[in-house]
Amino acid sequence: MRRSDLERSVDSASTGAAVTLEMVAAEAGVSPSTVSRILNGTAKVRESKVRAVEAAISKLRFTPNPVARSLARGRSMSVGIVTQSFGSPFYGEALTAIEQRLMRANYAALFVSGHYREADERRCVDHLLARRVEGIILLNSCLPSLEIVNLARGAPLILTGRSVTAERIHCIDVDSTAGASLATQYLIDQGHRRIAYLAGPADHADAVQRLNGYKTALATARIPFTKKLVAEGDYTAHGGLRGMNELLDAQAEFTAVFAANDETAYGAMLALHRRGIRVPQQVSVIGYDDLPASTFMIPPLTSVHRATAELGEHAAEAIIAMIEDRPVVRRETTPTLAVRDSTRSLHR
Amino acid sequence: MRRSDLERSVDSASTGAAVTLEMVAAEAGVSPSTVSRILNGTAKVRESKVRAVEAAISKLRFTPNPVARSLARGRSMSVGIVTQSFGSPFYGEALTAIEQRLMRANYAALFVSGHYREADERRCVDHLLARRVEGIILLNSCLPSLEIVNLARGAPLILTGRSVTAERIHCIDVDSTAGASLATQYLIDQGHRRIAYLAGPADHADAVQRLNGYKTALATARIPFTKKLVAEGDYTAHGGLRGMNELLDAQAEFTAVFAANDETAYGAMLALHRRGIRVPQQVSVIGYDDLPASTFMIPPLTSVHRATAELGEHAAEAIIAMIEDRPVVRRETTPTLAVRDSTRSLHR
DNA sequence: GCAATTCTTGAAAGCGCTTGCAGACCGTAA
DNA sequence: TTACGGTCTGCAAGCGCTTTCAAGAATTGC
Repeated sequence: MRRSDLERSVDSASTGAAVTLEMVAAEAGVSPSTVSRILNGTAKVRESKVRAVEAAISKLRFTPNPVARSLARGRSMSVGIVTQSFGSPFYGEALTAIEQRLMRANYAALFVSGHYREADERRCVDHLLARRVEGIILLNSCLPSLEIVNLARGAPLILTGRSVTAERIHCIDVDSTAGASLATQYLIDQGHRRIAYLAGPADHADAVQRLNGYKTALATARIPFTKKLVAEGDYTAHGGLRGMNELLDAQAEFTAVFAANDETAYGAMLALHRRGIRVPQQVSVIGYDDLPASTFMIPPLTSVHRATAELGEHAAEAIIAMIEDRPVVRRETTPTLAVRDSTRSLHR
Repeated sequence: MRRSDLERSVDSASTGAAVTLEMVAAEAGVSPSTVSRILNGTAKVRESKVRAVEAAISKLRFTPNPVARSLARGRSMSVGIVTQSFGSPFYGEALTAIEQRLMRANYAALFVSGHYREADERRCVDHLLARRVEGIILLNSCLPSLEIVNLARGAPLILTGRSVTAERIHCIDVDSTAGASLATQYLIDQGHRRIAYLAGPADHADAVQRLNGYKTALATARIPFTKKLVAEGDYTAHGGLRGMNELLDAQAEFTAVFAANDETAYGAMLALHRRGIRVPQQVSVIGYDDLPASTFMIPPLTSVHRATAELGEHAAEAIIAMIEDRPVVRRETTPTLAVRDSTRSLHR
């Protein structure tokens, strides 16, 4: 015996944590198997025993030990979620939804953050795998595709924001192309023709998609694409500030800017403000992601909205389905535009 | 045998996950105990065996199963963190720091969010306890003190943003009073005397502290406190907007506003903007928390900065110390002021 | 070279739960 | 009454690891 009985009883008295199924069985006068069966509903048990066991359970305040359970069942009942940043309000909503959904299905959620760094992300994933998660949700992973495919042999995977086709991998495509098109198209509809673009980092899958969406919309409207109107940011406000300054310093002429994400737009707006250029009077600004803060920017920012909570819930549902070997229901969400005060029409 | 050997070998071949310590022992020609001892450094083992075992481990790509380990050791090696919202950039930094620190000490972090709702938080805590976490970090909990004291019998607790004195509870006081004083004092130093205050929800412990800090600074400067200059918000931008509108509608006269947190300040600035009141020319605004976005507000927001990453790291360190029964090192962090463009001096 | 120590190491029990197996029990048909 | 099928329920093994205990190996001292 590793721990003395005295110790045991003391801490069961004080913490109520050390109650075991066996104790419940003894209290109820049945065998442990019976208790287990009642707990799991794995077999029919005589009504009188069920009642006795339930009484014992609530008397002893028993909660089954998930660790022992996991070991016995050979299932950890946990899934790993690799996010890029806890702070980002964008991920925040998704994380909340994921957590809720998983908890509801009795899975534990292990969140780790990769900080958009390949090495960090790799470490995170290894950590999760070592913890024996049964599935992993990768939110906008920046790992190479080949590695992701390999990973899928260790656990089923859900990917958002990129698409990798392989066994045990399910991608939830956020279709940034469509959203970027939508935003650009909106500006065009408002009469803008010289539309600048503040891009995301070129090595980001969805940054590329967004750039493509921008180009597509221009092409559709027969507006030539010029590199002069594009500056590369890094998805941060700081990058947006710098990008906008570059554009301005290069004397680029434009009546509207489409920023690859809201944070970039914040930086851009600040740069414009500093130069005394008024938004939206002189330049319209549109963002992407529709962060909560965007509603309260000055002026409130028009932005492409995506249903992140739904995305998170869907991701959670998908990983559960894969773990439990059920077909994954595909659910598409299309981005919409939250029109606010940072854009104006050139018509009339 | 629950799973067939075939199944076993198949998935060990494909996933490499089912390698057990016993297999390593067989491969290395030693007993499981020896492998365990090498893994844990719990006893001296002959050099030649160590090498054989290490070779076997890397050949088989063995990772000890944490579930089995937890069960055998009677320790879950996990700590629960109750945050209020994943999305909040304020918590974000702290969470990241907590995660890092815990991972470094080989603890798993279980994050759950309470959404500032007592019932949700209670559910979260129960969930964590059921998962047998060895300690819990409560970030700005809104649970009643009595309940928290009870909780501490289940697991050691770290609390931030409030103070409850009891066995197995350690509070990391963020001392909002001092920060609020600091901000108010700063405005006073800049020559402001009519300073409005946009409060946080009155039932929030730290909102009360902030209000007190505001009052203290006023008192020190012998400026009478007037209720007319105070509006209650709810720590959201929306609340700030509403609060500011109330103040404005009530014809309150002020040259500066201190908002209980940055989000409140965002809302307030928007309200001012909508009425054509310029910040900081006509009204100075100061916030609290120094969110990342504040740097890019228009104008960039002056705010009370608190070292949240450090706070998180400290919290993690403290809970580890408590779990491992070591004394908790108290570390104080004092808030500082990040002065930006939303405030101006009335002197000269 | 032999006894007395000190090191190493393996066998086995145990962590708390699940589950295959088989015996006990019950009702029913013959 | 006996036999038979079906229903409950307990026993015991096992999940993968840790750890106690005691035996065997190696070392030391004389």
